[in-house]
Amino acid sequence: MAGKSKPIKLSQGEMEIMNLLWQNGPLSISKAHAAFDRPIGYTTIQTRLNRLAEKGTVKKSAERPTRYEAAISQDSVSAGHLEQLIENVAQGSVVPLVAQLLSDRKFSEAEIAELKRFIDAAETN
Amino acid sequence: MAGKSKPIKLSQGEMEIMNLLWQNGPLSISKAHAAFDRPIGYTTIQTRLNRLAEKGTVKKSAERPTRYEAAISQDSVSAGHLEQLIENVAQGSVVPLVAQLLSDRKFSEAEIAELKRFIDAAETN
DNA sequence: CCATTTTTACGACAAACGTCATAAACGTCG
DNA sequence: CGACGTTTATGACGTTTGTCGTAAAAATGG
Repeated sequence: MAGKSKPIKLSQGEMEIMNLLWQNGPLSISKAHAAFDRPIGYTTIQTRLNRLAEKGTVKKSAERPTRYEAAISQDSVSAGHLEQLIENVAQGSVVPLVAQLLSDRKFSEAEIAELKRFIDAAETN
Repeated sequence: MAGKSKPIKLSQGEMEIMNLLWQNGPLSISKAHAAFDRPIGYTTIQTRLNRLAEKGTVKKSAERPTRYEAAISQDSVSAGHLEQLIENVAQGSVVPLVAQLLSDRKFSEAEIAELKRFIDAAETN
């Protein structure tokens, strides 16, 4: 055991729902629906939530107004997507990826300092 | 002009093809097909290539054995995916994202040096 | 020019997603 | 209890993707 299981792959739309749950905790369909800015059908959210439940990424409570809760950690998904990205856009090397992230973006001094700390930490490895 | 148009969104399978083209330059279907390690139908590659052509991400040459060539830059796609990722998994902040990338990974001294250079460059912004 | 590859054009399928409509099942309140 | 609003269960439909099979068309080698 202790396997890493298969990398979880979620579409952008699915991420939209998962992010809602990660940020707000368990939600009923109506709450989740209300959280949307743009117009979108109530049953659309219902379907999305239920499909995610079938996939096992969200868990449905037994209570009456069913509460949908994220069943996987945001970190695990982030890691999977990151891996994907590294493979796809950086051919496996993270350095160019970091370069891209850092370029054309502004950072505060605090962030720069933080970034430097990360590198020092990586260096110690 | 000089607009950034809409963010290009490619699936993993599509990226597989695009990466081939970015790395090898224009390819005929057979060449592209031959580049695959795993078993996959010849016409599967044909279809994938043609669909990408319909989307405009690859361009078909007029010559006989048609040559398929990437019509969009790898950078533009990387940027789009990166943006997507930043939005989805990092809620907009790149610093934690970089942290994640740097953690649990080993780097050579050369890479560390490179990373530091990037930070210095970002600092100058 | 004909037989044998190669290349292409099409058309099919299934699974995954995103969207929603209907209508039945529940809950709540007066 | 009964009407009314909420929550669920189903079923549908269209698009995108991934995979191929067939067969026509074009290039090649005798």
